[in-house]
Amino acid sequence: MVSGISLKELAAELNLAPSTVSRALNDSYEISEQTKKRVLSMAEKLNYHPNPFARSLRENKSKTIAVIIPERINNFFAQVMDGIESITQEHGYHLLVYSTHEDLEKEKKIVNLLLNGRADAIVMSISSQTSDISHLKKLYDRGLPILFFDRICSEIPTTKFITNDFQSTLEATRHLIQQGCKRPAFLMLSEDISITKERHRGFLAALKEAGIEHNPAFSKVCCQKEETNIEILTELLSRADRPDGILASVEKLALASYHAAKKLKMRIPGELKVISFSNMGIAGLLNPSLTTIIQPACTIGEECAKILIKKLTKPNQPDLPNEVITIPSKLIIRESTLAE
Amino acid sequence: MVSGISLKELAAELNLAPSTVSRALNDSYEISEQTKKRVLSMAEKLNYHPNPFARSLRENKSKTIAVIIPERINNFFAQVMDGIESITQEHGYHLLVYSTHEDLEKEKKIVNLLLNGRADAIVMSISSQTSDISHLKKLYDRGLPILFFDRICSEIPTTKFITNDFQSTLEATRHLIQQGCKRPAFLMLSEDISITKERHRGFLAALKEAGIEHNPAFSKVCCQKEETNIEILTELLSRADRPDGILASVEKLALASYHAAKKLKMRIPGELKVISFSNMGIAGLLNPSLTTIIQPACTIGEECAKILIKKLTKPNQPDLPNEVITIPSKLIIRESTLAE
DNA sequence: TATAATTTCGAAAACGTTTGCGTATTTCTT
DNA sequence: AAGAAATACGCAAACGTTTTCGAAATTATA
Repeated sequence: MVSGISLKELAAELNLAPSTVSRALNDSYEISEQTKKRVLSMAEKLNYHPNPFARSLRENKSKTIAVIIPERINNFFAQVMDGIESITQEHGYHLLVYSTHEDLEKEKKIVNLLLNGRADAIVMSISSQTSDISHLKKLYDRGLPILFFDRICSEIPTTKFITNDFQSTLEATRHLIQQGCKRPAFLMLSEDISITKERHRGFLAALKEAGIEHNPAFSKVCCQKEETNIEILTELLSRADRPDGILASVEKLALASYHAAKKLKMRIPGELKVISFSNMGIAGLLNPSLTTIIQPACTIGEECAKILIKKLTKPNQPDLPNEVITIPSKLIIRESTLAE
Repeated sequence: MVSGISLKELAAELNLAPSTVSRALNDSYEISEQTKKRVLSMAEKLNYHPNPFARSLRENKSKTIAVIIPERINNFFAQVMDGIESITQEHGYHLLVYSTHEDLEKEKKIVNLLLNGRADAIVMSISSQTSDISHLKKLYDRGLPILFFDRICSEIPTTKFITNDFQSTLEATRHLIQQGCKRPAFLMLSEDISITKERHRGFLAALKEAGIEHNPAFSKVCCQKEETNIEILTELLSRADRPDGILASVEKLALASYHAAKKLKMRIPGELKVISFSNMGIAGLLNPSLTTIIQPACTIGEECAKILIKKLTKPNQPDLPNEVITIPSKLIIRESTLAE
């Protein structure tokens, strides 16, 4: 009922063998043009649609790619998804999408779900809580092509896409200092993941370069809960020696900073300058407009998909090379970092 | 290689028949506790994972639900997705996600892709360009459970989730008028789709109620391109008898209004009041903060998923009833509609 | 014209599950 | 103790494809 007519039934209708019909539908050279026409038109007439599971079972591939992201309500990841889909859709691939909500346990469950071959490949960005990577190792050992982006897992030897985190944070921090910041703070979701480390490194390098001694308490690890983050930041900004600038390594932390500043009636950029990694389209409409480091999200998605499609569709492709591909971010200066 | 050991091989390893192993793994009453243990532990040891396609083929169901949305970079749809996933994941269902990018042709292609049973059910919000619905009819006729939310398709007799669009728009428009608006405008993406009609109806009702004569030119159909929308709005706001209030039926149109106002150096809310349907978390941080009608996105997603799961997992379930379920939106008043 | 080559198609196995049915062994009746 | 019932498992078919191999029928070759 739900599943329509089968190839076998279609063949019976045509007085042909299933094998012949299959070949005709797949445009095999072994079938005469005449019967091809006949088969095609009958298939059309009877509304035949090949069963994807029978095909997957036989071919041992699913024409499906799984994408695992830490959260959906985030412009960066949404844009990456769009980029991936734009390429995969052209090649008839389907997208299985999972969100970990930055939760390691959820990530493990999802990854285990993919151990059975449901997807031909995986592209993912690990959660900020992912320190143990045994589940990813298991996936890799199974031979499934994995591709990481942004939040990459260095221990797995495969292709990874990132932006120039060190360099862009370096420049962003330089910009803060140039605009008059003496005591910038760095906000992150976790100390463990790769990009945070890189960004932090870039931040510290800029401070050192400028001869600013860094207060370790100004490298702040935040969490998922917005309210908690606002509390953390309110406290940080209430100190006597409070920071006068903030570099948020994640969009949501910039917003928490705005909220905290609002709560404390602290003027941005007058008393506090803020800059953030973010792909928000409306950064320019915030009060004040937010200086951002924009990541080439769509391009990252497209490039991931291209590599995967190549690997999956061309025969005898080698494993994904163990390399890190860097695509530069862009600093967009707006009001939140203006010198007075 | 990629796909691990099969049930048959597992059975051989245990000196049991495949049928016995299958039953043991599925905890059948026909199998002794002792052999169950034996099978389970061996399955664990050999890292056995059942092939989902073989199972789908045999059972004629895929444990997969397809979700079709008009765009990803939209907080409402992202939240709905999260709501859906939170329920389906518990029941072992996978999510196939597609974005139409508000494009009817793309929507048709995607829908046709789902005609073959790849998904057990579909939950979707149609594109703003969807006037012809033959593709949806085809899907429905195939017997596939479909569920619509927000952008619903009235012609298909199935369950639909919406918010109280008429009522909330009525109240929002009343609010605009109360705050002093004499000539409010209504912005939409399309005249064709259901919710736009409802919202427009609510808008007009409030005007009538207040004895305001409506200028048809103030019911403006916009498009997908942000730049074009800004131009349209700039033009609208430059008229001698320009609107003094805007009700945007879609988030992106509110932002375009902000941009246009900025361009014209028009003060919000002083010279122009703005209110919008939107689930942006940061509406409160805009300049000025944006009065919004928040839709219960997460709840909508959860309810959709619950109904679907019930239909798919319980035996002998009736077809999804042809009814429209309404979940109320909430008006959050912020600065953008403050009277002077 | 006889043979080889080509074209066109069919039979059957295989992918990895689940399940109806049959059967051997054990346990329960009286 | 002999038959009935319950327990525990195996055989084989089925789901809908694709593909290997083989075999007709047609055409080209010598």
